[in-house]
Amino acid sequence: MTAALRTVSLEDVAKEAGVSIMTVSRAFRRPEALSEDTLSRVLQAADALGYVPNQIASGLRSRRSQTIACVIPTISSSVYANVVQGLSDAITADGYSLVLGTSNYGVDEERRVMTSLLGYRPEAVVLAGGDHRPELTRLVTRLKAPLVEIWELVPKPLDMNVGFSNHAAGAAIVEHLIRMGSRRIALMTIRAEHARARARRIAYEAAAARLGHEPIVVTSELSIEGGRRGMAMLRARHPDVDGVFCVSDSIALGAMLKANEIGWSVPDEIAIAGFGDFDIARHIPPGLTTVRVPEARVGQVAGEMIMSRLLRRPEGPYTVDVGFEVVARGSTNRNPMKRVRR
Amino acid sequence: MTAALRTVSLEDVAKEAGVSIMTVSRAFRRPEALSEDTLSRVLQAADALGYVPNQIASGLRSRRSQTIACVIPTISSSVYANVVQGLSDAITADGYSLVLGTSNYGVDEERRVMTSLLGYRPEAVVLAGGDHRPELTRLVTRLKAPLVEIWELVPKPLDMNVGFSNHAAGAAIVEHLIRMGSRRIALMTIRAEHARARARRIAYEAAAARLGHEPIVVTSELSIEGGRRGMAMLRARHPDVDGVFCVSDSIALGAMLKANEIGWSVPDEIAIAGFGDFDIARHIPPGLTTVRVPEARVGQVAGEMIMSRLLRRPEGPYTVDVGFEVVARGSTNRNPMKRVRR
DNA sequence: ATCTTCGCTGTTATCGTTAACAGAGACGGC
DNA sequence: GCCGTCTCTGTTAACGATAACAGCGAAGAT
Repeated sequence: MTAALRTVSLEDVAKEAGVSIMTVSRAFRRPEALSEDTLSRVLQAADALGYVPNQIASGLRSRRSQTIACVIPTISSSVYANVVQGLSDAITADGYSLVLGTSNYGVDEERRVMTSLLGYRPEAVVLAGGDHRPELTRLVTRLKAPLVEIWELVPKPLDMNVGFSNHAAGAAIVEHLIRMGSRRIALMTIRAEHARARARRIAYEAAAARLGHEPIVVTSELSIEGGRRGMAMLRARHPDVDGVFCVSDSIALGAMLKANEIGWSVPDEIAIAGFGDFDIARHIPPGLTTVRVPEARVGQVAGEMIMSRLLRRPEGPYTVDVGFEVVARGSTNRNPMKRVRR
Repeated sequence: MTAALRTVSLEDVAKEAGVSIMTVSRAFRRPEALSEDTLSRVLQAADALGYVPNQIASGLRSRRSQTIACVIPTISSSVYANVVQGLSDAITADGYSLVLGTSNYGVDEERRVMTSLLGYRPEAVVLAGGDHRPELTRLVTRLKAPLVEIWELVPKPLDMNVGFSNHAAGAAIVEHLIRMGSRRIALMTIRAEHARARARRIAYEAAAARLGHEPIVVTSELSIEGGRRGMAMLRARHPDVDGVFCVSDSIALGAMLKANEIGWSVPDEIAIAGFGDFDIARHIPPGLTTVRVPEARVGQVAGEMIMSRLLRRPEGPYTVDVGFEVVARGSTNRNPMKRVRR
């Protein structure tokens, strides 16, 4: 067991500078309250000793941990990685730090991890989505701290909410498929559907009903390989479809590659749409039509709303819809007159 | 300014259970030291009140923050996202949490951010790479806390080091190109070269010398679009090359797509190799030859080494080479006899 | 000349927890 | 019956910072 070593404290700096510890404390927190002479002497002493203010002691006494707790499903997904990046950038300027946990898409794990993070007495809490264990809901609402649910717009936010409507996005992309000429559209989704995928499915089902056909749903895994398999299944079971909405770009990419292999012509025989606008989507011929969500902006707005509540005006918007954009590319471009968007 | 509210403390639980606060503290930290009866009474009271141990107070008194500070260049890169995921997974089991910061590839920003994180008195520190500001080096070494430099193997680690050799990986992939028949090989790299890309370039230059030609270097941006541009430049300036090593899969993908567009046949006229083994690399026809690094494992091993030093046996290995793997696929498969690896 | 105000610095108590030690019974050995 | 040992619980004093207030000159007001 490594011995826990003492680091430089206010007292050490105070001795070095020949002042009281309170004066040193003020040198960092309210420098304008000190005389120029004292201030420079203190800062010089602090610098010489390599003093770094102890946030733990400060947090205990002042009840301000300068910390924000965030639990997301996973970091290994560019979606959440970008959200976290935006969040982190938005709060560091004000001296706040991010304490991060991952739930691996499980509500029990989310509760466990966030409960443990609450031990650090974060001044604000960020959770993904709107589906949480009631025990966790009780715990975080009782904190009376700013709380943001991110990524999807939820029906009844606990406090603040930043994201976009998966239902609207699903409806928009299926609408796009229809407008481009598809009349029999399938949905390719994932086995264990979470709230996000479910909302997209519901929008799809409504559209299928309007087209006058039963929903055609293929389930697979969330990967390129999953998309390939899904496409093979679709070809075998429903060769009559002329459009497919994949709930993720990974799946759509796999579907597109598989279609190419088996000679199912995209977009002439089958149009393909994805979700996420991954980097590759615009580059893979003939270009993948998809939905783009401003990921980093979700985190950034969440961070700004939190900091606004913590430091500035007490009130602001509680729900922000960051929107989405249907990016039309070649994979749905049935009309040879229209140019492919790059 | 939000009022900082009091949360449930040991004292509240102690009153509720009719014991001293020390007994409550022990119920969480050394439950075996209490009688069964007392323990259950305390736990029940804690549960009823929704008590979450205050890590800040605990950390202050015990000098153990249960926190590990980590600064990486960016989270918006699957590489670091995976490393962080592995690290996070490895430490949460022991009750530790990750405090995360990003440097955006700048050593000054790295120093600034890590210094701020040191305020939380982390029990261990994780930094990316081996290039740090001397002020930061002084600060973190003086902590006497476990310190891990991750991702690349560095010549003189400050303490522990987990990663792989970019030089060896670069040499291996160029060697593979040569073995597959390339005789005039170009390097496609990025403008602002960091230590990683530089090590790969040096390996490349040695190989070019062995082949008996001057280094042929094209610089571009780290993106698919950058790869496309790079490939166009290469075609214009060096149409005689028959192989290209791209320092990233993004670039290699762009290069491959561009080659396809301009009718430069891959792999027959030009072999292409990338770096990173992104998901798409195996799926894009004819399959992209690349280097696979066990990203999550880097984080996991770093986490295990730290926990080992903090909680268990005092000593273990100081440097771990997680290695890499050249994944041979169609983009370098000049020999029609050999099957493409999927 | 005295009072008030202001700018600057110091003193005291406290945040919630744990390290260290102290004490009260129970229990068994001799 | 005395003493040591063991099990369980409680008391006291920190950890390093800050909130709140106190003090003390100097300058300005009356």
